[in-house]
Amino acid sequence: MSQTVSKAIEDAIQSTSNTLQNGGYPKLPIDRNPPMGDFAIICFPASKVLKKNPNEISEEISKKIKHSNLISFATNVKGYCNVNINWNTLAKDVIYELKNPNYGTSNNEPEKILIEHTSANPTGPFHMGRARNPIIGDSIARLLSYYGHNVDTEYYVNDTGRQAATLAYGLSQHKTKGKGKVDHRLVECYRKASEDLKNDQEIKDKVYNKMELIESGDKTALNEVKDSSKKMLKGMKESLKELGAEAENYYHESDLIATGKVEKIIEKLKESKICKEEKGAYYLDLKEKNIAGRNQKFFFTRENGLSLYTTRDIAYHIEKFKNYNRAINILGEDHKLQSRLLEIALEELDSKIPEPVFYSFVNLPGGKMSTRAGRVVYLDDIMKEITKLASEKLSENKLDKSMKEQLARQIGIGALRYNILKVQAEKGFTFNVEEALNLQGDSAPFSMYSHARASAILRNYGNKIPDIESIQPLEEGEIKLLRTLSKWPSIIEKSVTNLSIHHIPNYIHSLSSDFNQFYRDCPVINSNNLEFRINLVFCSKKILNEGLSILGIKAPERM
RNA sequence: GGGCCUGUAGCCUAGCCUGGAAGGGCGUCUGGCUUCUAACCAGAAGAUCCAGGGUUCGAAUCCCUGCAGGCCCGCCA
Repeated sequence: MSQTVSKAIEDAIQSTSNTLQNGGYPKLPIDRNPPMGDFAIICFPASKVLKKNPNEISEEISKKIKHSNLISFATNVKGYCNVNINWNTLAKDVIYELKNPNYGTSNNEPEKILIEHTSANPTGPFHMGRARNPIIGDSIARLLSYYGHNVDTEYYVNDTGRQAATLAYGLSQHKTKGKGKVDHRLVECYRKASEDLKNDQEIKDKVYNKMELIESGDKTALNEVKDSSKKMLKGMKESLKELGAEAENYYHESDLIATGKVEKIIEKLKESKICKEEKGAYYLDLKEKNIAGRNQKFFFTRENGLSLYTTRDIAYHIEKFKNYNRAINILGEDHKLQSRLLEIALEELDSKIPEPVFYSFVNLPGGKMSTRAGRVVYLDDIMKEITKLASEKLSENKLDKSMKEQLARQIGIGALRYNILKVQAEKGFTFNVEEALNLQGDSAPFSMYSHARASAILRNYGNKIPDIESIQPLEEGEIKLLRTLSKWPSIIEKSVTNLSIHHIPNYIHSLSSDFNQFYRDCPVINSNNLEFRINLVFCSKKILNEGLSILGIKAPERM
């Protein structure tokens, strides 16, 4: 909440409760986020004591609360006394606060934070099931960085293990055809290799031998898997770039082995009190750790002494905390147990632990996305389709051609990101192409359009935004917009604290909606309240722009 | 067998942490562009908040018991 407004509300609450106390009323609960007005006095608990029904009490109270510098008016609605603070006396100070570039950001010491996101196995192009990860990860990174933290983003490349060895084998044995995007071409080699493995024991042995070489640190083998993964990754990176969600850094799992970091971790884990051994394989005994399920042994080496995926992940996190004081991981819900095991291991090593953000899988109307069943929707195809749709909508527009192309991409990609970000991450959703392609209502273009409208007003106005000298009595539409604008910092705060991004699209939508109502009811140019209104437009545009940019969506000047 | 997540109008969803008046959007119906951009706005219809119990003046929200769906419980990644 804006500090000016929050102080005004607390003062008003204090003032009314004094009034009520003097009038012999008991202390009543306050709702600071009421459906109408700025705060509400809940009259129900007084009913028994005063032997009156809540509605009567609220009616009395509403009449007792007089207009003042603090309070504008109070009304009774079904036992709730809704109090409206005096926005006229506040408006100038609120606008001043809103215009501050630091509005919505933190005063606290910035933290060094690493956000690991995407980290999809480099075995083929992104499908929509995975798309939630980069979009959420990238936006949380933008959010924390907006708030004032020092944020870096990283993609952990799983380029060792069975699938990496399979891919390397596939690339060495099978030719690619056509000129398509590289990941879409190479995935055929991977598919064929997987088939080979299934059908031919000799090939399977060969690949498994390669795997052992990789894990034991053989430089040639490590280079081979790293190279083939990089080839696949090249195509995948293009998709992320188009999405506007590419991580800044790529950390290769193979490097953890090559540099001997994994080995070191294995030695350290063996010193743990809960470490046990079975036929040469080492594990942490989880009996005392409250881990649900059948298996209470967390193996971190094989019988041959070599590392497992999780072992390398432990080493990776030890590396992370050398440079960062917080590590945030964006993970699919299937990694929940995995993530818990990682925490236990890190605690055994006296390390900090990462903060996971989980999201549910994206399904298709027909069921789960499956490469094998051929039920896949590729991210690339969706991006193309939604951009095309945006482009069609722009066809009657008067803007010049290159401008339109750029806009179509901004709108298309923005709409896609928004569609995914507006839903709480842990809620599973079925990806509905129709719904995602709908560019009306609660969608990115709605807010982008409000932003363009605000820009148009400022363009027409043409002058520098003035300081407010005088102000006319505010209309409902102005108050509503100002009230919403004043809530921005608390939305940011909530989002940052819970690492939940969906509050931002939610807020941006109501801000846009309030702006559109203001736009209808309150003409700016030629208004006798021009000074204030042009400031209000300026602030709306500013917050819309900042909100959209947290979501990774461009805010256009025209559309 | 066990654990975690989710369940809100025909469909999608916010609110759940911190109990107080069920918000949006899509779709449907009605109306609005000589007035700062109609990708907009106004209005209408549409909700046993999964079910049952408990706590409370008051429960979508907290507690218990179920039900349904998702995910997980490998010396795979």
